[in-house]
Amino acid sequence: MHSVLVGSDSSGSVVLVDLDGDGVPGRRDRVSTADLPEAIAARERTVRPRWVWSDTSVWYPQLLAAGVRVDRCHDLRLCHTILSRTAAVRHHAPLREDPRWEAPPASASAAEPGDGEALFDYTGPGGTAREVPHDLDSALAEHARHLTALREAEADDPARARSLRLLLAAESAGGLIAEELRGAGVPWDVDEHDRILTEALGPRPQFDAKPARMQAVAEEVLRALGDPRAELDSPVKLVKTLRRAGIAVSSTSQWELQQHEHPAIGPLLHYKKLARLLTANGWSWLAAWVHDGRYRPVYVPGGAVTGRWASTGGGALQIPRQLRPALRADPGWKLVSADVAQLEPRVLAAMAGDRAMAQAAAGADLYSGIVATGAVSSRDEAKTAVLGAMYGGTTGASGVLVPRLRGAFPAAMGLVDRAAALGERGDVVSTWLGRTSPELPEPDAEADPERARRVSREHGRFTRNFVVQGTAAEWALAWLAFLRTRLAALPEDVEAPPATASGPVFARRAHPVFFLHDEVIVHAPASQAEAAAEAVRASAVEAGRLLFGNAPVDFPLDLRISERADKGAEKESPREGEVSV
DNA sequence: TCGCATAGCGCG
DNA sequence: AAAGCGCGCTATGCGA
Repeated sequence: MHSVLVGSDSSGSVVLVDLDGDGVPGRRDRVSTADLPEAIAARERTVRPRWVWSDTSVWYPQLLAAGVRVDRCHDLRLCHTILSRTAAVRHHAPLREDPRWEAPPASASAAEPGDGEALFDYTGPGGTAREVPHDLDSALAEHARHLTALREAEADDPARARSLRLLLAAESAGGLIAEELRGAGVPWDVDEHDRILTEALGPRPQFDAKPARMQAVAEEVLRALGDPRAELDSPVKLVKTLRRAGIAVSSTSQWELQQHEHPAIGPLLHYKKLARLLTANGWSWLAAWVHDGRYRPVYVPGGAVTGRWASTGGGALQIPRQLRPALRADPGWKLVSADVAQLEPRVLAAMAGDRAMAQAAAGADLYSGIVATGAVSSRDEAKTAVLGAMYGGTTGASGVLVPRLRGAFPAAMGLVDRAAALGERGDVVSTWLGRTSPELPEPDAEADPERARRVSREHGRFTRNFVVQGTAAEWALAWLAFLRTRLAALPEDVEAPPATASGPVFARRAHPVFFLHDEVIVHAPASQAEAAAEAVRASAVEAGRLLFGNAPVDFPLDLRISERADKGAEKESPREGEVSV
């Protein structure tokens, strides 16, 4: 595998270094920053190397803006995070010798005010690294450490090392995809968003006034409480107000409010919904995050310890279903939306090689399949039981239902129970491909045995979930990486009106625009929507094979091609307190 | 006036 | 006031 390492030099130029199969540096090419995109494009057209660089979120945006897509990379920052913790590597000390590689992604700090303009300035005030180093020598040294770690893993356990390499490749692909998603942006219909807001809240008010309809609901609450001065926006004051009105609450959460019968409760819950919509995704959100018809959140690949992505700025992980209709394809384009049905329990069945659970997962709905085994008597029970199994539920309905799952699916339950037991006694656990959980901070002295027990149980629930959530994240990453490759292989559409707002790389071709744990949305020229949908399906199959070989577990998709991604409309609304997986 | 913790709720 | 995991964001309240 041919690699080319990219790093800056002291004069502000960029150096490309060819690396041979063993990572030994060879020919060097020095180019100016301005010439970098063409230098990379040239090699991308010929040898298609794996690009080794400090941080994809620093190097890739300028390439995308110049119309250059790269096929693959090794992101030193992302891979460092994995390697410096994975149990597949015995000696972590060398990887920790340069602490600058522990710095957060540049894109995350760039979202903060007062950031430096200099592309390669990685030292913040006080000398603390706020970005990983981007210079050639640091990158060469770090890459050498990665190769050493991988060779060690290889010597210890070749199969495990192979998984680890897959993980590093997938994680790095995630880095590329995150920037591509940001570069293309989610096609966003501002007028539709405004319609939704206006219908719910009333017309956009001048200045900071409360929207009219929201104001009307607020007044309804005040009347029902018989308290014209009640403050609805402060939980602390609201609790006191409610108590004065004879509603005995200790918080203002929806869950607790719903337990009470009072004419103010209905309008108050309504008010809280409206207030949430206004503050989280109202007109100011629109002004801040949607420009030129594109919503561009900042994704943080590997931002959660489990390997799931996080986001910073823009709230990509929490776009309310209510606003999904605002997600709309450009004219002449379509959206291909797909999500995996019950990804996590399917992943668990595959990891554990649990034949009975795989059998239950054979249909489109795993929960119905579990009912069919006779372990539980309804789909709701199946869901509660499965969630309890993966999250560590011990009380209430889970407390009754989870043990029944233990009888029906001993292998799957054994896997999560073992993960929990390891976590409780302070050991680390690893995902299928080798991402390893962080150490338990400190098992506490005898100072507070009560607290020590609680902390260790909490950690057990965390590690129980870590192996499943983390492996599901790996599946999703593989899905996305295959999809990215398949879409790039589709011919450009020269007939459809170009999606110029998506940038030069994607204006004429299908590209992913949204990713959320187990869900992906592709923006495709109408003529290629079917081909894109097929790519989404095929990639899911490929991801399953890559991780689990021929394990008899499939990953069925809910997929649709449309102009608007308003799938929330036809799905049943989730029940209270329910988490769908 | 600022930074930080908390409450609450959106998403999976 | 969720039970039972993982996130981000806003407004509020409090202390410095």
